[in-house]
Amino acid sequence: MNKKQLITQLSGSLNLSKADAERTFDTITNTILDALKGDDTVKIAGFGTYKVAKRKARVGRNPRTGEQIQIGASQKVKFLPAKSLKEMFNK
Amino acid sequence: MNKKQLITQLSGSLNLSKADAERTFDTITNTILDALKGDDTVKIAGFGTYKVAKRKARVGRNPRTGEQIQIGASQKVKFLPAKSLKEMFNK
DNA sequence: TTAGTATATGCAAATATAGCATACCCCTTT
DNA sequence: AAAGGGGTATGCTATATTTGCATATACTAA
Repeated sequence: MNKKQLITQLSGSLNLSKADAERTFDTITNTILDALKGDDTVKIAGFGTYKVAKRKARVGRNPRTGEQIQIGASQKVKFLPAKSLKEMFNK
Repeated sequence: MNKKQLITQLSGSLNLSKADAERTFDTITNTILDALKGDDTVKIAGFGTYKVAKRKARVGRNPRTGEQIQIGASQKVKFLPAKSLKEMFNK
């Protein structure tokens, strides 16, 4: 399912125009991203937790040449599914 | 930030009552979960991809006792942040 | 059309995971 | 509003799994 299909489905469920459904959806993702940018963890009960994980610098490798490369520290967004999700998918 | 705070903020941004904001939000998460339950991958451009990862059975270990344990196959929801997110958090 | 994402490659190092107790935070229910 | 119950973080060891580097291609989406 891609974003367009998701928006179409939400448009029906929420009784909104597709444009409004998309605006609504974007507002939500942006709100979450803004919180994360402020280094805040976003916990959503029954769904999961979004957090910014700091990754240490390390040694990588160019798969083409095999040559070693130093990789700097970085950050990435992590999503930890809630317990209820885990159960939902393991029945 | 927890769900209540998120809903409060969305209520303002979307000009909805808190009840409606929550209903809207829940509809979205449920739509995503339903797709995932149907073994569908949910791709959201500019945000990320949710997918169900199948994990094979394997031998684990009880960290308390050190004892070996057989672990059954399981599934978990994974979120892969989009490229733009990665850039957003590494400037 | 252009933008975005998946794939594929080798390999070192980071991270996840398993069970479980404790502490704590959240959340729902009186 | 207060409280009880549920969810989550932490810490423990050893192994399994993932990550992410460069880059081009294939494919899908906006």
